Amino acid sequence: MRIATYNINGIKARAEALGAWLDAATPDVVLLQEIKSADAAFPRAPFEARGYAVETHGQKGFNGVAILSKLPLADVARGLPGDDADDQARWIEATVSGRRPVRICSLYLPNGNPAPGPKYDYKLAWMARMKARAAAMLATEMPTVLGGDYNVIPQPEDAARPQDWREDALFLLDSRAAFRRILHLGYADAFRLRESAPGHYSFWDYQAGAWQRDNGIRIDHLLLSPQAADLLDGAGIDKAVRGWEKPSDHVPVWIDLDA
DNA sequence: ATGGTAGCGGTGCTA
Repeated sequence: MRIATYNINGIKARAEALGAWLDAATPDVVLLQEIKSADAAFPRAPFEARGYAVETHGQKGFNGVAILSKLPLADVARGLPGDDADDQARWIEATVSGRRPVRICSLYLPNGNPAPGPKYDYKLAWMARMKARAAAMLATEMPTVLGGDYNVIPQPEDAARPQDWREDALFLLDSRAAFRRILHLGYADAFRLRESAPGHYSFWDYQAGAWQRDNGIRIDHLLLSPQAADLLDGAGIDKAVRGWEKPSDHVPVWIDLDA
């Protein structure tokens, strides 16, 4: 089972490019972020025509997450528990039925800039809520994959120019510590199980020629429960997609699971 | 220190 996470930065602007990537990469499951669309406005037809089930948790204009799957989806749940007043669409879960069931989640973690400030407070509070939900999912002992745009640069090796990010919410120590607290529950960063070298990125800003200079950061992650890590057959980043016409500023990150 | 680009939606916000 191939599972990818991809911050698409607007599904209406990217539907054609996403279809081309699906045809080339043939993932079984795609975890999308920043669809920037309400559920009713999501262009489902090109994906359903390719055999994907489509489950969305959208919002008009901003945020929004979705799951595409060629395998059956069940027990879909929308929203991160822990704050009834939070109306931002950043979390969707489902169970995918491969040769064995896998619980999957598409998450769009808050950016948090400018920091300090209310947006950074929201980011850290959201990460504390995510830790609670991640712990509850671990307790089920089902193979679990938490994939998405984490808006966290875990280590200096995950940025081409780490000094430029020292004051940024993506790299502040409190953000990185909150990310590590989730790992310490028992999750593993799938990409780092397979690749220890620096210089692998998943995002290049549209501005200042970041792509041309390879000035990137690695912020899109697939976290695996122990039961999922035991099934890991491979992981990678589809960097070439950033060079396509009208690309997202993120590229797909993928894993292969023996499931 | 600033401004550089993109998507959504129809203005300014978010990133």
